[in-house]
Amino acid sequence: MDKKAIAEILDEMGTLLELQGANPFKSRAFHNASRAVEGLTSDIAGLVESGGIREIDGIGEKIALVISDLVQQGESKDYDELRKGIPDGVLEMLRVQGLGPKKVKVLYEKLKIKSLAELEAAAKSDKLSAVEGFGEKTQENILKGIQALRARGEKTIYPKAVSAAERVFKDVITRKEVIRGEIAGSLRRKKEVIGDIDIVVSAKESARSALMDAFTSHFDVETVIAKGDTKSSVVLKAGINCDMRIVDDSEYPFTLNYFTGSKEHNIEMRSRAKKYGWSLNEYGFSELGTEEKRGKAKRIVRCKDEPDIYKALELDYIPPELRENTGEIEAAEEEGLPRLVEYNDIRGTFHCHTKYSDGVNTLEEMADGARKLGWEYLGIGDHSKVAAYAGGLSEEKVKRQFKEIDELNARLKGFRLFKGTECDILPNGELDWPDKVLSSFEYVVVSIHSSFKMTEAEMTKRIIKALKTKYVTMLGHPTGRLLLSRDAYPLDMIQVINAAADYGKIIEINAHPLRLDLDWRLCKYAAEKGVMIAINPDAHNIEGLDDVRFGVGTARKGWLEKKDILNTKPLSGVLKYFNIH
DNA sequence: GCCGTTTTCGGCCCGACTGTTTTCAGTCG
Repeated sequence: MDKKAIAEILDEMGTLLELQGANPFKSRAFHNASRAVEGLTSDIAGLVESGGIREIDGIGEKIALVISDLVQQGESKDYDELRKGIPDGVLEMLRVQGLGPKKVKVLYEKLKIKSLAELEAAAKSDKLSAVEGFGEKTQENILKGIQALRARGEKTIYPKAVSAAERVFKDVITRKEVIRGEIAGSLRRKKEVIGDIDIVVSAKESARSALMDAFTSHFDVETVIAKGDTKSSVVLKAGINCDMRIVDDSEYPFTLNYFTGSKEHNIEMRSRAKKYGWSLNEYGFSELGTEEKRGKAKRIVRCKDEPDIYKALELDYIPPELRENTGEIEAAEEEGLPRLVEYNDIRGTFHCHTKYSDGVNTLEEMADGARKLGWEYLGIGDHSKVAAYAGGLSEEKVKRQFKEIDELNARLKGFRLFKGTECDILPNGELDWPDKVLSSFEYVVVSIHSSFKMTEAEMTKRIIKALKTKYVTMLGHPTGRLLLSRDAYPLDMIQVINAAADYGKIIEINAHPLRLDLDWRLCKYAAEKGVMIAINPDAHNIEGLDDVRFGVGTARKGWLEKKDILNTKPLSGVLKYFNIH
């Protein structure tokens, strides 16, 4: 059993414990262990073998046993015991907004409801409101929640959430009542997928209700879930939940920090505050024991902005992208945080398409687009001949493209186009171009566009075989369009990164909004292995070039520094890297 | 169930909003 499956089981065990009304700290221990396993970059079977699994933070004696059973036998008695008698549908009911473990437990035990469908039927026939603790309103909300669940699906990809958030935020922040404001939450942390949108603003107390009215009656709001003086919650027409908090300006840095998260980062920050004899909440630091009543709490340590909060806890400022409680607090303590890659560090990108294959713009238009962004170079990577569906080039067309690139390079001062290709990896792991053609390119991206149904082991083998090949420079979109089901494929990225390290190859992160392939933990692992990363937009038009910014968000979270990223090198550096003189 | 700069026992982050209640539990973030 692999680590992903194990992490899922541990998480489910935590949830099952909640449903049984177990000690909440016990269930949290399982959720924590699940996260710890998910973040592992070394082989979990090896860790079980060596006993190193016990060294992982959050994994103690009991959970280590569960993990080793899962690894070695593929099953765990403890898990089976917990699962006994709890149908899948009961777990599914927890996904309904407003239904938690306590209520689901009651529904299951008192009414024998064990699926979403049964829940819906019971609510429609007015069977719920009679149960103690339930009422008319709860019943209505459950029906709404089921509908919303169906309509919304689970999560939203970053670019879609950004545009939805910015539309609402723009209209809030420009109001005269607002002193400061920001989009917080996972959007500020630039997560690849977004749960919901959090907006935090500061304003005078007298202006709050007008602001809240403006927010909840915004054109983009579909329904209002909750509306209060300081906090409101709505569902946007885009199908995303959006919360807004209004606080005093003196509280703002704390509220922004709190609602930026992550939850795990916050818990760590609060524990740390306790060691100083302070309590930390979303309004400020207070002396422990005086925090019961807001307003009454004895405020200590004033902070004018977020960096002040970190300073108070003797930490370097931690950028939002790193706030996951996966080592950033320790690093901040030791002045060991990486200097993060910024959008402005990018000097060019690779793997861009033109009209020669399935791109929209000409070579010259793409070059102009890149120059307008202030870049020094652009790598062209049109498709190879087998990719007929995407206008794969013939050898003659490659020669014509080379000629045009030479002419443009002669004309464009201080800018260079690189002659590249996106060469298909065939199902057997061989490449679509013969060596003679491959050797004529300045760099070669290899990627998969066919036979997506292979197993993880087969796909991994196929890609590693291609990576071994002499003329290959970098691996293109490692897991396909991860967030579109159509042509995503499974891959053991740890093995792929190891292979890239062995053969000195580059791995690209696709900055295309639909292709945020490389999880930040994997980025970190790659950096530790010395594998160079390229942030590529896989652009098919001029506008697509700018999508590189999404990849920067991913790279920033990966402990990747400028030196680990090919695109941050100036032209001379890239020429040298590619052995071009 | 996990963990330890005061601890091997006794903590484990904290507050807003809702609905069902007559003072609070459940849920969410």
